[in-house]
Amino acid sequence: MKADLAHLLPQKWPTLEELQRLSKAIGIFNPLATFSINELMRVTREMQTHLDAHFGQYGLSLGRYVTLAAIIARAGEEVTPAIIADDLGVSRATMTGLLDGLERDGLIRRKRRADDRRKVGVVVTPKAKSLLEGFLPVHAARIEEAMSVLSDQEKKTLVRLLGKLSDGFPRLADGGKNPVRPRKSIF
Amino acid sequence: MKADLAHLLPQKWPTLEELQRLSKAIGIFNPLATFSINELMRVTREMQTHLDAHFGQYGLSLGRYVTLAAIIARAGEEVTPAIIADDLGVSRATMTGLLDGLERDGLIRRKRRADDRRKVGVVVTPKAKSLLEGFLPVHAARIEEAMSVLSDQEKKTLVRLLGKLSDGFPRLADGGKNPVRPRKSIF
DNA sequence: GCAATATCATAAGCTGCCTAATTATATTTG
DNA sequence: CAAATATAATTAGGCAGCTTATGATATTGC
Repeated sequence: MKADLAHLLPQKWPTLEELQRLSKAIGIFNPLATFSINELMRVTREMQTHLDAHFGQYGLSLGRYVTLAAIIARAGEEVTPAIIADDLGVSRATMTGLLDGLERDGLIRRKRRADDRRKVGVVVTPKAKSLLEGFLPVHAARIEEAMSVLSDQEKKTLVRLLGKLSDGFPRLADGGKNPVRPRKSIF
Repeated sequence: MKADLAHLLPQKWPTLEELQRLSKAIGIFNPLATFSINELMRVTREMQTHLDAHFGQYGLSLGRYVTLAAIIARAGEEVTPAIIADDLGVSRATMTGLLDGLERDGLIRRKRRADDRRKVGVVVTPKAKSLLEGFLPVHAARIEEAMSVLSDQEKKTLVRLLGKLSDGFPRLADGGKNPVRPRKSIF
């Protein structure tokens, strides 16, 4: 870690070969580990962008979609903002904001609950249901299409490697003290 | 796609088995494909959270860090906001905002350029350089540690599968017309 | 050589994420 | 029973991304 930052930091996404050259020259990082994380981030962002394109056509976003989905998934129960926030792994404040937008667009309704007046009941409107009925089949098809470049065997390998990675987090440097709350299912 | 949305949409992150049951019952989506994308998103978000914890200790974020890194990587050149934005794959407006914050914190300086008065030259301050010199070795170590649950062979497999996925995007439904611009290298 | 066009940076305003503080209501407990 | 504590939702304020619009400056083309 001398004054050589300029040579250390690659522009744009470096290739594995570039990282290997860099590492050989300076030797403070693991090129394959670094490249793997880069790729993980890069490809996931591509996937997000791909899914967002379709969400956008329905006035949705990943956050809005999973909010609606979480409410519907608990059909029959009394659903509150706190429950949805916990299902999705976002803060309650974030959920308030998402519900504000969905209510404005007529996709959900809120009603103070009589049994406990601190709570708010949240329900989806028929408008939201018909919106999702149009959206979902295409969403499912796009997911399948995007993953179709991998064989089922390859998909399983991917899932297994990601699972190992995930299992490793709790025993890392900070001992899993910082909250890792990633819970936004795409379906 | 009948009225069965409630049974279709799982709460929280479904397991592969739950998705398979769901799919068998309704049959509009591919459970393994769906689960793979879920895992990709979930684990990537965990990784982000893990890296953010360390960024935060230095008053950094992924965006701020890669902005500084991109400027330093072009040491000797005349760096403008537009160049950094393109290196990082973010909009120019976003870069203006990031530079505003970095300038406020004394990590960069901006100066209108004489040769083309539309352009602004951006340089990092000594303060930023010493900040990075403290940050980088630990950053590198954390990356290596987070990936150490996978063998080198497994890392290579992961990279290969992610690459296949990425290569598949251009030929998808929208023909790659929607801009996919994921370019935020962690190193 | 000047009018049209392009480029650069920024501003304005949206989303979705966060934490901390606030308000209202329930619950617990001395 | 009243006071302290806990819980639910929201507000306020910040960050980092986006798109669209604007103003200043360069470049191009007639």
